[in-house]
Amino acid sequence: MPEGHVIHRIARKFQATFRNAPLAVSSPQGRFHREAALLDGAHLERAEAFGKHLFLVFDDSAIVHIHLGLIGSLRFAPLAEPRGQVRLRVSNGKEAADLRGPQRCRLIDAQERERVIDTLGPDPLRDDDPAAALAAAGRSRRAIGSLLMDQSLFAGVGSIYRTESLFRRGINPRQPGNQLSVDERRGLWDDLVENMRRGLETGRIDTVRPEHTPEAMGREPRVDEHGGEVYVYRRAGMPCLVCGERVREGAIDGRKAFWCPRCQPMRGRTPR
DNA sequence: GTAGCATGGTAAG
DNA sequence: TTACCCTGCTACG
Repeated sequence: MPEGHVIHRIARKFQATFRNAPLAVSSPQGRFHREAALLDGAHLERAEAFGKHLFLVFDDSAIVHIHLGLIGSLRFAPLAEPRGQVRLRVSNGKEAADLRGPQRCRLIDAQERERVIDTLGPDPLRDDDPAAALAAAGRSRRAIGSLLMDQSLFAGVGSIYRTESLFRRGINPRQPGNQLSVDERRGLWDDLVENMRRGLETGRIDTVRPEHTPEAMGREPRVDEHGGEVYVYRRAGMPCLVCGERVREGAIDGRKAFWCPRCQPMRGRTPR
């Protein structure tokens, strides 16, 4: 259940644990058996994340392309009998990485890797230039909450970071992209970079500024189920941490969106 | 114990 | 728009 920062952390962990050592590669569940057999005993050249896509590069003609989707998981643990449906296991004999329930796990070559990357917009965790994507968002009549989740525009952004950056910048998720100023669009990008970089280092999604933390506001400390402290994500009906207004919930592209109507009012302003 | 939902994306309808 | 992937957690009984 990952946003981009989790995939980047997994890539780091793969490199730190498995790089340049002969690896046992298998598919206990069987659905990746043929491909795993080809890779068994190979060395991992590198692991890399682009948005929510993970590439395990053994060589130019042997790259494992993984996308966890909503329910997939990839966990590291001391080597032991696999439990449940493990699609892919990579092990150095002591530690194992187990992949379960991925949306995608396939063997590809360098050309296909390029094709996948070409479908993705700039990744806030990769020092990419966001200019073209921000300009495209500024021409679109689609809701900004929808644009931020479009991986061809902003790779790696998920529902929580989308929701929280919009709150922090005071922008309503339903505001059309072409009604946002250059500064507002740039500000959203900068905020995604700030939040996601923090998530990459800590492994948690924390978006609440120091002045709004429970401690600063004289409330009980709280840790959400996703492991951090946020302003509005999954807080529908609860008071806004800044103004006390009731947090609202609605659907954008079939996904839940959350916002504070006072801190993020809809408004009619012309671009530029 | 078990129903329901979720940090996502694809493909069928 | 809906079904699915088929994990992992929480809420509920």
